[in-house]
Amino acid sequence: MSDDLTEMLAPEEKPEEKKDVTDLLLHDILTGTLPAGTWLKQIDLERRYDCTRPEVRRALDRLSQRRLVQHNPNRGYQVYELDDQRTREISDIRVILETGVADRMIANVTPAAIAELRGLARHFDEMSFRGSIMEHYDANLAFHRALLMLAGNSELVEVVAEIRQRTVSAPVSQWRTRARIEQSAREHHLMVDALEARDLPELKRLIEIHIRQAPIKA
Amino acid sequence: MSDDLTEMLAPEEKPEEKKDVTDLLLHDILTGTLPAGTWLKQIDLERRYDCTRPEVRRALDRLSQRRLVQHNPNRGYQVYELDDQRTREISDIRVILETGVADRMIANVTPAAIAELRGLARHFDEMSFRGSIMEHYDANLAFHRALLMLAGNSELVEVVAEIRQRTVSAPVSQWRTRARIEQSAREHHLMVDALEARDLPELKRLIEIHIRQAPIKA
DNA sequence: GTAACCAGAATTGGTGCCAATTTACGATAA
DNA sequence: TTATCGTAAATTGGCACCAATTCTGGTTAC
Repeated sequence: MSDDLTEMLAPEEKPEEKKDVTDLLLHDILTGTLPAGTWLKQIDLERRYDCTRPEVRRALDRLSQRRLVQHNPNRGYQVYELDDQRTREISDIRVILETGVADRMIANVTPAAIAELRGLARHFDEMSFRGSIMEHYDANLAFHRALLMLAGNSELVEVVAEIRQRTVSAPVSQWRTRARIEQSAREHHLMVDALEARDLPELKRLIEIHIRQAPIKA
Repeated sequence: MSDDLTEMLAPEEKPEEKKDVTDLLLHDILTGTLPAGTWLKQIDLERRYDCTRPEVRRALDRLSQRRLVQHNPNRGYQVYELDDQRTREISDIRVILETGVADRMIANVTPAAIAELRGLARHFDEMSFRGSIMEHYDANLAFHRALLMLAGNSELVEVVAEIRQRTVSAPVSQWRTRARIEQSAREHHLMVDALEARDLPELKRLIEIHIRQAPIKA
């Protein structure tokens, strides 16, 4: 594995854009552009994202607080290497939270919400074929965010988004298999179906399957 | 409300101690020493905790990431003022999570764990009478941490600890009423009882009541 | 008397530099 | 030839200074 970050990906230069460095770095970690274990040298990040040293430091500190990168004092930062147990634990938390509010999602669902979710699910389908890995990832995020919003608890949406960011680095690589992507796309539509039919047990079952990335048994 | 932080509390000077500034500031916010809305001027914090400017800035940035302090660009940081809706939403999340793993807690419970929990519950009782507000707060934290540990999901323990920190500033002030404190202490013991009896519905009921700080109906 | 405006003070936030620690490399000795 | 030690390079992390923005108080105009 190469230690030099600059050669791994040259981000397209957009002079007018002024995004936060933390988000850029986060994205590159989540999409697997910076694989687990990579050393994040401050000098490299500075050049890579065309930003200053303090910005790099703040980004690294923030991501190490979220346990996405590991901080070795006086040695440096590296992308966190997550073990299977933590992955399973985080999935468990997500299952508990998201199935736990399934009843509220059904209670609050409206035809307009159904239409919006169908649109987002289709957008995910689209991105599966034609989009980049980032657009694909974002489309998935948008769908799940909209779905959770139905529970009427905006704090929950944030918490889940935060938790999800702790474990996607591994699954995102699994996404490279076309079969898994298409299965996810199907599951999205099935979840909307269950919502529309107000079928609580089925919705819960789908959510759990979807989070655990288990083979679907329809 | 005074704007000058230095006059609010003089922390005892311990020269040999070298704790993290973030923790110190966090503690002062959670215990209500720095009430909601207080402006956290960097120069004041620098003097208050006897640390450097970068340390203060890192602490403020970290706590603003956790949404414990609000960052107004070019204006400053202030202790977050949380509204009732957010408090309710956060409580909902905690109820879902902690009742969601109640079955696992019962499944994993051992006599040794029961003994440990009883000890921690008694320690909380003790601190209610003789401890400072901080010791009291820490005793409560220790009990709930040990309780959650039974679920066998260490990631969950961290997540709950994190989201708990988003809402305690208000309840901590409610703790000043002796009645509420004694009720909390009783609930701790009742939860251990339910655990020992392996009574799942009762345990769930107690957890929900305890989190929502509702009047107990035994 | 009140409102708008302008100057001075204070605070935030960014930039650059330097010390401390660690790593890598090469020389020396067994 | 190999292991060990020592020096040099590189990286991290802290510190001090300075620019930019905002707030405060007083003055002027209406």
